[in-house]
Amino acid sequence: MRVTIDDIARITGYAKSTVSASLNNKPGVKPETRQRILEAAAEMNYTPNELARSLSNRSTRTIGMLVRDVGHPFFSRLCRAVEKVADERGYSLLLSNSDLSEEKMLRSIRMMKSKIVSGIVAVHLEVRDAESPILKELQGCGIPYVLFGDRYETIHADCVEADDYNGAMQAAEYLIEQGHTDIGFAYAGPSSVYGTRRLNGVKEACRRKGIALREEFIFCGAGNMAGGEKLGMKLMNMEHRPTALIAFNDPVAMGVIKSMYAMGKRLPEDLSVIGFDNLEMMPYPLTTVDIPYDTMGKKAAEMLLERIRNPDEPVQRLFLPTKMIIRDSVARR
Amino acid sequence: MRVTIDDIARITGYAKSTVSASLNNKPGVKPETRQRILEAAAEMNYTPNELARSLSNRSTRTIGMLVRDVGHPFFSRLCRAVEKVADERGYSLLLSNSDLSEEKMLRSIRMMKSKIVSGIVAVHLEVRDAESPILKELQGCGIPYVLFGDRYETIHADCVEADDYNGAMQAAEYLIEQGHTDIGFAYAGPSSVYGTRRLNGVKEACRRKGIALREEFIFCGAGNMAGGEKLGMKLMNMEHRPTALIAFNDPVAMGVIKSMYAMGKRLPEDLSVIGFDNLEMMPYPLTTVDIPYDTMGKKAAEMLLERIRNPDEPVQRLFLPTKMIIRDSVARR
DNA sequence: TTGAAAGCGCTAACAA
DNA sequence: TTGTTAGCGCTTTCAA
Repeated sequence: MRVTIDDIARITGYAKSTVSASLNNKPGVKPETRQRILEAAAEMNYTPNELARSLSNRSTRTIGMLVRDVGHPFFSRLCRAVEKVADERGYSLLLSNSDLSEEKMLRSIRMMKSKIVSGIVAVHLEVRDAESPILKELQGCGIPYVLFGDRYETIHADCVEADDYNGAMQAAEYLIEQGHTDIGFAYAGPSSVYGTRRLNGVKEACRRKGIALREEFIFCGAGNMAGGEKLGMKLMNMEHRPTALIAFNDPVAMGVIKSMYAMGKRLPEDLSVIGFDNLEMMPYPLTTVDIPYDTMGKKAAEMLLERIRNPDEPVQRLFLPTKMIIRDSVARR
Repeated sequence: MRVTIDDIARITGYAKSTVSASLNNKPGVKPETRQRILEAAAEMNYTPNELARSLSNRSTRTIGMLVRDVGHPFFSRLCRAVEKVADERGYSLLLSNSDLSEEKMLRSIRMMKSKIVSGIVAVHLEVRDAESPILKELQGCGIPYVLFGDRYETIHADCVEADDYNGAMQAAEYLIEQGHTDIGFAYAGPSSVYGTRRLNGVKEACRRKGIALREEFIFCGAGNMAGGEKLGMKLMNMEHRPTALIAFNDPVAMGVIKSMYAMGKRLPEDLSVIGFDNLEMMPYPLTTVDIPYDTMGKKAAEMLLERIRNPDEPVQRLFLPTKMIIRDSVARR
């Protein structure tokens, strides 16, 4: 059986409230008493039962994190960032993977509610409006939460997001400045919220610069590296292909480039490529749009802890700028 | 205020023990009663307080996972695998990042003990013997645990591990079969437990095949991609360099290859490279030693749940074989 | 089949 | 400064 404060009370002869007060460094305990109690606790190798504490305190100091796939580099980076802040502030992290399943997300939210997490960071829910059942569930919990990457005017909630739209616009502008006029864009398809946003940025840049973005240069089906690989092969075999491609993200870019190398083509001579993310583990000098994931994760966690501390503060929306990282995957024409 | 079973009891007129029994599908409740109670619960949007349940049941159905860096692809893959099994069995995952800090690890273990996790998966503790303070702490908790990747004869504990030694041996043998006699090995250095094990495998293969593994071809300081990049530059500038390199892991291989490409060299003509891991997101057709992380994570989780269910079973040690994945990064000589 | 009451380990209000 | 007592929300005897 574990040691409890009752045991300590019994051994030292004090009341358990006194033991509790001593252990928690509350004022109003005679120093010697505290001293004696602390010693006894240490000697008995006492570890507080946080379950009991939490039940009484109505706070678990645990934050829940809802993620689509920890296996992906951006999500895992995010986890790391959130865990770090949480740990520094005495919170721990309950992690749940949704695997893109709506059912699992709902289940996770209920689980977190049951486990009385102090707050939830929900990453890339990709909800489209305030009517989403997932969002409803989240809001119905009465638990503070922060949305990561789901900023919609119709949703009144704390959130942190990157400025995908402008990031994509800058990428396209950069390409145009480098002399490209046949620009392509690769993404999963119209169902991808972020992909669509980035595509719109590219379109806007073309519009402003008076360049046509050809329909047939907008490629669907490329949301990850495998998709990028397929696209790369297709591109290399096209008779008229764009001179530059903006990939939805770095893995897509990586896939495209992998195929290029496999087919004996050269980057950027045969095709200029721009990515999105700025992943650490990138084997080519890829020009890319940096999404400040680490900062975003940190901010999201801080925002959540702030919200937990003060539920009545006005809603905060953090909109972080992206940054063009120019390396060597774009040719000048 | 949240609704509790007391509320349901009050509303329906039953005793709270009856409500509890109904909610938990325990026998001995009249079907109609249960029906009525369940309806009331649903109507009132009741969510059980797992904290209270856990306190009473002495089980949180939460498993703690101790990891060095979720940001790294292998660890995040592991997390995903463990979370999946946990979720399927009704457990949730409490994740902690050690950042290689011993102090943080100790703190995390205590936190997990405090939060009464049902079990712990400890990944790559890299403890060297049974005297490690971290291991002591872990064992002192009285919480079931499984070590991931820390199999030592002196440590009597459940563990799952990959056969690094034989994996490395096979890699080296393959190289030798392909006609290579000047083989190099790159790792972080003697302080790396896994690196040392792999190096030993390479040495053994050379011994068996009667080939000399030259001291100056054993490269230290390469434990990640950045290290690999530096090494790649160094290698390309060496007058006499090995014809093939076994990298500690895929990121190191990736770094080496990145430098090769950057310097206009070709893979595998200028240097054959073998990695370790078989990462999904690999931009070259890298010949590598597959470490079955997904399976290992799954097995570790299952083993832990088994241990939780039955604490008195004999200790289990799972030793999973690696597998050579032959692609195109090794030249025939 | 249902209800009353004790207990899980802790905190906190109040009394002494 | 310390002790008593009543919760926190649930499960689990045991009695009715």
